[in-house]
Amino acid sequence: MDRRQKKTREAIFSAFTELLSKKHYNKITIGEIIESADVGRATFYAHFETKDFLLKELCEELFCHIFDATRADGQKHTHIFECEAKGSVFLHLIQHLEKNDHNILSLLVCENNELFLKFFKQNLRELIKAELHTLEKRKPTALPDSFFINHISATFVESIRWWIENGMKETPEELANYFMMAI
Amino acid sequence: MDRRQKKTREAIFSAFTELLSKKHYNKITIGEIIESADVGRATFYAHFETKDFLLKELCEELFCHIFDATRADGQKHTHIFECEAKGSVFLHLIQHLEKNDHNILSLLVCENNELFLKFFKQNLRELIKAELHTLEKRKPTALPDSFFINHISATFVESIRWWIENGMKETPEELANYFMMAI
DNA sequence: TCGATATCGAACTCTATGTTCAATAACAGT
DNA sequence: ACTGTTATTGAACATAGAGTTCGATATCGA
Repeated sequence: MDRRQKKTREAIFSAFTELLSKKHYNKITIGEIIESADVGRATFYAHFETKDFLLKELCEELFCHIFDATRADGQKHTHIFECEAKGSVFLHLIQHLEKNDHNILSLLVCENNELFLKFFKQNLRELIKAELHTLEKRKPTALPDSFFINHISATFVESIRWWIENGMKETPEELANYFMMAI
Repeated sequence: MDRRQKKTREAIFSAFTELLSKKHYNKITIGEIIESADVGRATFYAHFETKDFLLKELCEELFCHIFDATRADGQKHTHIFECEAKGSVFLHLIQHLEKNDHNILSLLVCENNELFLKFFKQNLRELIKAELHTLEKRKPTALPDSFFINHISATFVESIRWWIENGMKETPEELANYFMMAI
C-alpha cells in the first residue's frame, strides 16, 4: 500500500481513537477528526465513506487483531477453557487487554463502550461456539446451546467491563478466577 | 397538566417509539418526528430541548413505570428471588415484558437496544442490590459483592435479549428457569 | 526521470438543527 | 358565557455539519 495512504489512515484512526476517549461518538464531527488528524477534507472522504464506516473499520482492526492473536497460538491452550490451566483462552484475552494494545481499554471504558462491547461479544460468541464441547460439563443439560453460548460470552464481557470500571485493581489471574466462579 | 400538553407529549412519544422500532436513533430526524406526531416544529422544542432529552424522558417513563410496578407489590414476593416461588421478581418482570406494555419489547430488540438495555441494567442493579441477602447462598464467597450484582443483572438482561431475539418461543416460566439455571 | 496517484484547500450544495414571532386556538376559573 | 392565560401553529431565519467537486500540488513506485 502506498506510504501516503497508510500514513493518513493511521492518522485518522489515531485522531478518532483519541477523540472517542474524550467525547461521545455522536458529538464528534468530521471537521474535528480531520483537524486533529491534520488531513484535508477530501482526503478523509477518499478513505472513509462516512463516520459510521470509520468506526466499523476501527472496530474490525482492533478486535480482529486481538482475536486472531488469540486463535493463532491456539495450540498452546491444551485445555483452553480450563481456568486452572496456565493457558486458558480467557486469561489470555484478559492479559492481552491488560497490555492495552492500541489503546483498546480506553475505548472499552469510555462513554461509547456499547459500540465496542457489541463487537467484542460478537467475536467471543464465535470463539466459544467453536469450543463448546470443552465447556459441556459446566452447562446444565436443560439449557439450550445458544442460550449458554450467549450467557458465557456476555458474562465474560461484563467481567471485563466491571474490571475496568473499578480501576483494574485485580490481576488478570484473579479476574479470570472471578469469571470462572461466576459461570 | 394542560390537556393540550399531555396530548402533544403523548403524540411525540408515540411517533418516536414507532420510528425507533423501524430505524436507528441516529438516523431519525426531528422533522420526521414532528411530521409523524403531527405537531408544529416550535411545539416540539417547547417540550423537549433536543432529541437526546426526548429519548431520556422516554426511557425514564418506560422503565420507571415497569420497575415501580414491580416494587409496588413487593409484598407479594415473600421470597422474591426464589424462582420456585410463584412470586419471583424475575418472573414478574418477564411477565411484564411479555405483556409488552408501551411497546417496550420492540425497543429492546431493535437496533438501538444498547440504549434501553443500559437503562434496564441500571434499574436492575439497584433492585438486586437492595435484595442481595436473599441471593447470598448462590454467591461464591470469594466473589466481591459488586461483581456479583453486576453479574446477576447482566445475566438477566442477556436472558431477555436472547429470548426476544429468538422469537420469544419460551414461556415466561421457562425463561425464568433458564435464568436461574445459568446463575 | 516519469507517469500515476494521493493529498490539499477552497468553494459549493444540501440537509437538519434550533430560534423567533405574531396570529390563532384551546384552556381553566369565575 | 366571559376573560385572562397558555399552548400551538407555521413560516421565516440563522447556523452548523455532511458530503461533493475540481484544479493545483506533492509524493509515490518503478
